[in-house]
Amino acid sequence: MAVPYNHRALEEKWQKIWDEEKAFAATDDYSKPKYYALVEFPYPSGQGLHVGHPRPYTALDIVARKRRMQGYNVLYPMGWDAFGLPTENYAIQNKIHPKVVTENNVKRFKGQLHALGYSFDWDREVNTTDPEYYHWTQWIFLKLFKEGLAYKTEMPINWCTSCKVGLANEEVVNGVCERCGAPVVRKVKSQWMLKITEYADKLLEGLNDVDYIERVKVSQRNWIGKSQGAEVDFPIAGKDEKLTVYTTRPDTLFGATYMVVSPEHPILDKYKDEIKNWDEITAYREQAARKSDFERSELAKEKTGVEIDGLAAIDPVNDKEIPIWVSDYVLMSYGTGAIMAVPAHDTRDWEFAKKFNLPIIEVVAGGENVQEEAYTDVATGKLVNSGFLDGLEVAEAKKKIIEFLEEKKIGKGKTNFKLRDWVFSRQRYWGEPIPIVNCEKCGYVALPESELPLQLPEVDSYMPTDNGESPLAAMTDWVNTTCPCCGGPAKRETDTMPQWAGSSWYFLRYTDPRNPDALASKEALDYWLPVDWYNGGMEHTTLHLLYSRFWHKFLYDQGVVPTPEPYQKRTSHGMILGENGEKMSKSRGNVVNPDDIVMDYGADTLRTYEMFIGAFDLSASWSENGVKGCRRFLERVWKLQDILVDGDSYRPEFETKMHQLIKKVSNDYENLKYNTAIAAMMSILNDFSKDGKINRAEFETFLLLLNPVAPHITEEIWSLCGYKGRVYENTWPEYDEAKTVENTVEIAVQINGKTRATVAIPVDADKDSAIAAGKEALGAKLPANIIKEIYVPGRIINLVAK
RNA sequence: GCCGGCGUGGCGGAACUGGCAGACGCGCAGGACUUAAAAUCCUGUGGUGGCGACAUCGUACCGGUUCGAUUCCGGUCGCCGGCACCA
Repeated sequence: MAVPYNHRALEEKWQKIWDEEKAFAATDDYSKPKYYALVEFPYPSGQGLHVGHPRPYTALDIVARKRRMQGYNVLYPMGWDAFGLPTENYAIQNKIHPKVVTENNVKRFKGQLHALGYSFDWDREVNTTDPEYYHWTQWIFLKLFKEGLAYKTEMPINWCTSCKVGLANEEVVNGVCERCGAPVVRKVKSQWMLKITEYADKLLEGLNDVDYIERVKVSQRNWIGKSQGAEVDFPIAGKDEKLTVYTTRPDTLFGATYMVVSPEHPILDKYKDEIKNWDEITAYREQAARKSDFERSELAKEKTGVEIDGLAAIDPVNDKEIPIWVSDYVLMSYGTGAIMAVPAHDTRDWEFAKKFNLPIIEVVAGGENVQEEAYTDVATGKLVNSGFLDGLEVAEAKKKIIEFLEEKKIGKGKTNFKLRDWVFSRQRYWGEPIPIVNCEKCGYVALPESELPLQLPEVDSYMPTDNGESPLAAMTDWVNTTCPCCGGPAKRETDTMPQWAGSSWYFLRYTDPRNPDALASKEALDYWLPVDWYNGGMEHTTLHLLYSRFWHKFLYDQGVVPTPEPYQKRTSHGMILGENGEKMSKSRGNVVNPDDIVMDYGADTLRTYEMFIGAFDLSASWSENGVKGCRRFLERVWKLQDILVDGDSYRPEFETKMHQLIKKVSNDYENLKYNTAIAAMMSILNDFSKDGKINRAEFETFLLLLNPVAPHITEEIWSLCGYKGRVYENTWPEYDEAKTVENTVEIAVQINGKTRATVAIPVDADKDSAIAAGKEALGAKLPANIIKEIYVPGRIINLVAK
């Protein structure tokens, strides 16, 4: 009898051995084929590891371990995305330096990850808060600055009232702060911006060349929001002035019955003297400005607006005079901040027109009465009431009107994006200092590279300030410096970078993590890039994933990195919910601590369970009974030792099954189907148990296949049973395709599509013999009037009878 | 509203390219072992009818294509995720 399965002792034992043997270090032997597997590095929060973390980590650990056994030089690294607000807030509350808080949290996280037996190459650990690391974050920023892609501008930003910090558009969700949920208001501030919009097209087109799961591509495309249309100039009646609008439907120009400008539109101030109802307009503008984003979306149902009394526009295609309105349903930040309204074919314009009694003119035929309802299904259709466009199909009309506009020089075809530039400043302490000084004479000047890293100074208080200044601003002897350009007095930038900075390029640093002279050597980058498989959360699709693609594409254009895209393949895991199907949280009392599971059941059980829990990309509810089931499975694997018999090849009755198993497990591991891979191993385990025997050849293969999921127990059994070396040093089992097919198959015999019998026939039986066998199997059920006989080899026999 | 995804036993979930629906696990029921319980092992487990080999219904709902549909097509309902006054 085998000794009992003592998970605690053996897991610690093997973790120590792997460390000592440097079992999972990526080598610098660039002649071997490489495989770069990456999971998003965690933010080391004070709560410690969540049971959600092991799901993606285990999934790619499986891939990494398998690839190593297949002879690849595998890079599977881990690090810490350690700048950020929660650490800073904790530091403030507990009067501990954020650096110390970070050190403690990292230590705890690392211990927890280590206890799960991941095959990370810990020698390549990186930490974004390490000056040796953020040296290069700052270096990339300077490159962006020198190329004109980082600029400072006065603009209304999203200001979180609780965190007291500016946020990027991507960080505002439904008008509230993504992180804390507090309302976000507009605040005009001078901000560092990154011109991600310059890369909008490249970011969009790059998606065609990568293997990302579809929903990630769709989200990024939506976020970038490319649309094709035209800009059209509408002359202002009686003035030498025009109002330019952007429209995706220039073909509906004849249906424009009024125009709308956003409350912030400059034309209002320019003609304030001629606007007769200026007081009313001013009141409306103030009211709009006071609304937070949240309120604006709350109040979005009902349209509001004011007609400008004193200005009117001329529709350039038919010279009709139409009124101009002000309304906050038109955004200054998109297009030109002004629109032509075609109420017949746009729901928003229609609502507005109805409310304010404006005319509605149908220009695309096919709808019901446009006075009753907007007809918006106009991707196709024939133009009406549209002068020279009448009778044309929409697509033709579009082409023709753009030609017309360009010829008359009153408009032009134009592409627009929803993507906005990236607000890059944060008014906080715990982030990378922005390596820029502001000189009275020279303006914003980059620090010379020799002065990098620009280290975070020690401050007395990390408290955020209500006036929107960074805590660093109070550090006058740090702030006051000299200009690198003219030597005159200058002030350092006191805003810091957002958390997304360090994570935008960390995968590059892993390839050569201790390089003091560059973010990584050219050789290392050439060899390791791109990342072959990157898994991370859906919530990062329009944040981290988009930002890091942007930086990478920039670095590619600068000749720093060898590939236009950073990640070849991107997948996403589903969330792990509490036992009650709700999101885990302290307030719901449904939080499961991974440490407890490792202690009570073992790391191998936790790993197996999280892989078995369900489809990898869907959310799944935790189940303690499910954990027990996986533990039971491993116990039964352990007990296979008791029924082990000699044999250096598979027994005939197991040969087909073994080859099928290797094929299934190998494929499933590559296709995120860990649950069915494990199910297949459970299934064959049942067969071995029933048979009362497993031979050494079969057990060897079984252990190799199970190893990536449950590495500790398989190493232990391997060594107890006297197999050679370590599992991790062994070669991944191969299968013979020919041997995965059985000689005889049991197939269904159907009459009119309903199964009436089954019959075992040779897999390569010809039609006549198969049908004959099927008829025999039916016996007395054989119908009299067979009009058609169908035989699909290896699948089915179907007899069609009258 | 728009864009994605999904809907299968008591539960988590399987099902290749259209070919025996419910693999595997959980739970439950019965049995073995035990003084007893836990653990472990064995058997059963979609509904209905029948002692029974069997019949019949069944993959959200309605319809279609097909010898054959969980799978493909059209429509309806419901759920989840993302975006949202983007002209």
